[in-house]
Amino acid sequence: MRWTQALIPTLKESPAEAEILSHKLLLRAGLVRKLTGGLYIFLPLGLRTLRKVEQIVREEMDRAGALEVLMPALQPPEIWEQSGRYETAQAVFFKVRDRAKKEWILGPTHEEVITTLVAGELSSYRQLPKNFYQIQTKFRDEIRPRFGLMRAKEFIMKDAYSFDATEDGAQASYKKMYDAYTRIFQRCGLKAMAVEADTGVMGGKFSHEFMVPAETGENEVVYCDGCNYAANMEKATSRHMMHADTGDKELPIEKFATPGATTINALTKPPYGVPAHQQIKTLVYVANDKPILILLRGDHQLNESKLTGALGTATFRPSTPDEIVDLLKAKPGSLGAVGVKDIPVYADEVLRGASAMTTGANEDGFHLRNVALGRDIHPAHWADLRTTQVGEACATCGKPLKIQRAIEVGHVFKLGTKYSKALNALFVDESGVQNPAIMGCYGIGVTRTLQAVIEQCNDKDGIVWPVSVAPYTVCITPLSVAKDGAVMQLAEKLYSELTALGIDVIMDDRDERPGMKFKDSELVGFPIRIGIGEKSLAKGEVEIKPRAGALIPTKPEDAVAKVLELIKAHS
RNA sequence: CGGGACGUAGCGUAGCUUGGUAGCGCGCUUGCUUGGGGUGCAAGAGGUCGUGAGUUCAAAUCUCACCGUCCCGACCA
Repeated sequence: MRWTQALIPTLKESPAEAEILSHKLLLRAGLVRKLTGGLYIFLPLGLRTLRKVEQIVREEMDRAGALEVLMPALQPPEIWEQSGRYETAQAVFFKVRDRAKKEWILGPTHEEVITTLVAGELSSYRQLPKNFYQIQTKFRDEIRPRFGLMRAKEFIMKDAYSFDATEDGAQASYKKMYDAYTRIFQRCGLKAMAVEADTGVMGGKFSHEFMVPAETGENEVVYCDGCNYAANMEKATSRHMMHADTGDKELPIEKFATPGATTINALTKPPYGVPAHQQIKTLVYVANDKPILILLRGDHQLNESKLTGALGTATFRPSTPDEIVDLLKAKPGSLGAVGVKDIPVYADEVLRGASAMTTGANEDGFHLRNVALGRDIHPAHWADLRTTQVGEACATCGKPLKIQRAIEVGHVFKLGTKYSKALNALFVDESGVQNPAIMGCYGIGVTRTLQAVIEQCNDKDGIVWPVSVAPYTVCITPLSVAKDGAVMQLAEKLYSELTALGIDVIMDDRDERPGMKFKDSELVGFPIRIGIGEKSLAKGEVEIKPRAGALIPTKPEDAVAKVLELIKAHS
């Protein structure tokens, strides 16, 4: 490709709409342009990179034995009703109507479609296992699209679905995908980590997310350097340790006045001086239209994902102050569970056996001290409900946990039989009995992965593409473009030789000043630049410059070999 | 959905408080210049100031509504 024939609209300044670095670079390097919020146009250079990411994904899925298919983006609502997800997934649907006013759904995901296919096509254990995948556009009515391609209304996803006859088989299918994902992100030049994840609305048994550490990520990962423990914040746990100086268990409850002190923090200060970990935080929620109390240690935070698990429903919300006053006869800030009857109490595991605790008295301006769990409060349910904090002890090895923000680029789920049962994906086993297939599903955000690469691979001058996904591997930069000049003739020679070897080469044949060409090639981030100018040519050299390395003066006749060597070293 | 900020040429922005000729930089066009790190000079083109209504002799500027963009939040009493 010649630069003068391409469309590479680089920008000196970032558009104001871009907040995070990778988004700015996407725009500045001329890879994408925004059509409107959450919708992006891939320009030629951006599309080349996207195709390379897709190709890596495709090769690794094929290697893992998955079969590529292509399903329609438009889906009938009936199959969603059949799977039971029509209501719960409602919020993310984009819906369209045909001329007969019938409703259709622009697919946010494809479990229903693939399971319908399998229900019709597979009937014997002899045909299993099977794993189908596609690389296709998904539509989700996101609450808040943001950060360019990171969270968009329309995005490209690789989704795969495995069907197995046995638990062991399903486990093996899961493992294959896990390994394939590890290879995929590695090949894209990403440092990704697999973490235990919450299964959320997908249902299913367990799952791992593939996370790319980045401060701009929307997720938080809890991990341990001591062992291999790593989990999404939504799921992460820590050792259930009560604070050591929990106090005398025998002291009787004592009510004391705390005028104006309505926060945990206020009670830690004089004249009260109650450390936050000696306090019980009492939250009032409404779950399935019924009130519940949630107890946490004062210095802990509720984790709603865990609450979803403990309650078995995601239908809950914090109570309003009015509801709380009606229920407990006190305002938030003086709430407690002592003496409360008829309201289910959910307590965090950390509070088990705690004594000498301080909590609200359910009377404005008063608290209780010397409260003991098990004596004064009898929770109906114990569960891990708190948000893990940095420095807490790893549940596995006891070392202090660390927290890192990250971008979720992939997710593997072990689904079980939820969809195969609902949509009749049954098969006959060896003994002639019909069983639902055991499923797994596996997603990679392809467009998000692309942006994650930029987020991770850049420097002050622009993108630093890994060879594997760079839009062009080599940028030839002649510093003067006179057709009959020695510089351009050598540039043309190298261009045709490298192109003939199957290398993606772009030649910056613009009649621009050297500084501008250098800046542009660095902004776009081509892995290798070959600079050819009269000065270097006079010394019998061309200048090979790896994007991330030092300049290598090279004899023109050795240039092709040197480039091949560099590509090999970086692949 | 709630809160906040913003909307002026392709991009970045000034002007708005205190109403009165729409300005600058980048980019673009032309000419000269320069030619190894976003050259310099000169001349140009490019604007329904997001949309609509209102106030006013007069609105980019004040008021209201709508649309759009971006950020934060949608829990921690």
